[in-house]
Amino acid sequence: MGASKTEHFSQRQNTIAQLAKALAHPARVAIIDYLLGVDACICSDIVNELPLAQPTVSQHLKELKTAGLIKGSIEGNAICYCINTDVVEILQNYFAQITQKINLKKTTCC
Amino acid sequence: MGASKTEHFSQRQNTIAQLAKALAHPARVAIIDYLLGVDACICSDIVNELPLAQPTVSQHLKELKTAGLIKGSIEGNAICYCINTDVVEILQNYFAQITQKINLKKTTCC
DNA sequence: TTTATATATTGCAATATTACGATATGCGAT
DNA sequence: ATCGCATATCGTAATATTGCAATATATAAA
Repeated sequence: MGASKTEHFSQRQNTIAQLAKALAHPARVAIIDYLLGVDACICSDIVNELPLAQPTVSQHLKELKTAGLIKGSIEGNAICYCINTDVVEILQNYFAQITQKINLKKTTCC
Repeated sequence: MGASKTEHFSQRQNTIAQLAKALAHPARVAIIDYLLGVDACICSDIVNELPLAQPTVSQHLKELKTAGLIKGSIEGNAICYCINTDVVEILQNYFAQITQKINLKKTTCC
């Protein structure tokens, strides 16, 4: 196979999985790191920052953009990428909820 | 290729990516959901809960376990799986940090 | 217009993931 | 010991991901 049976799961579960997948590669985590660290939302020195060839970086950026984690806008002949706050919030809420449920439970098992 | 160049990234970045990858499939998100919802850390009715064959579920459980997100302990002839609080916390902190950095910045761009 | 720079796309090879049938393993009950 | 249940592992097919060279595109600068 190789294809996930997404149709059998809830939309929420698929959304979380898709966002998680977008962060499931260290290069993409590194891109997010970089965008958080840069003051002005300066564009793709990202290519220079990462130990990967330009087409590979471009591909990773595309995946982050498709997932909605980052936005990109054309700025002259360069492109300005930056984090999409709203979508990051979805993930933050997800983990906050998990933690809350864990704390509510406290039935130590395993 | 197909293999990530993990050696070029920081340990932290690789850790986050690995944990994210563990959640990068709706079935695994569903497993976490289930474990959070069940009171007693009851074992693998998980197979009955999911629309996947038993070997497939077993494989997903293994991935969650390898990533450290869940723990499993033998309980008679069944196995008791439950969430590993400590590791979930890593992800929660990660997103909390991101959100904090975003809020500190507030230089609206894009 | 030519040239340089920034980014995206294409095509392909290597590898990883997903899914499951068949089969093994391990334990409790009979 | 034998049976049945719960899990795991193996083997394999279908598909997805990763990475990059080559190439295309698009804008800015000369």
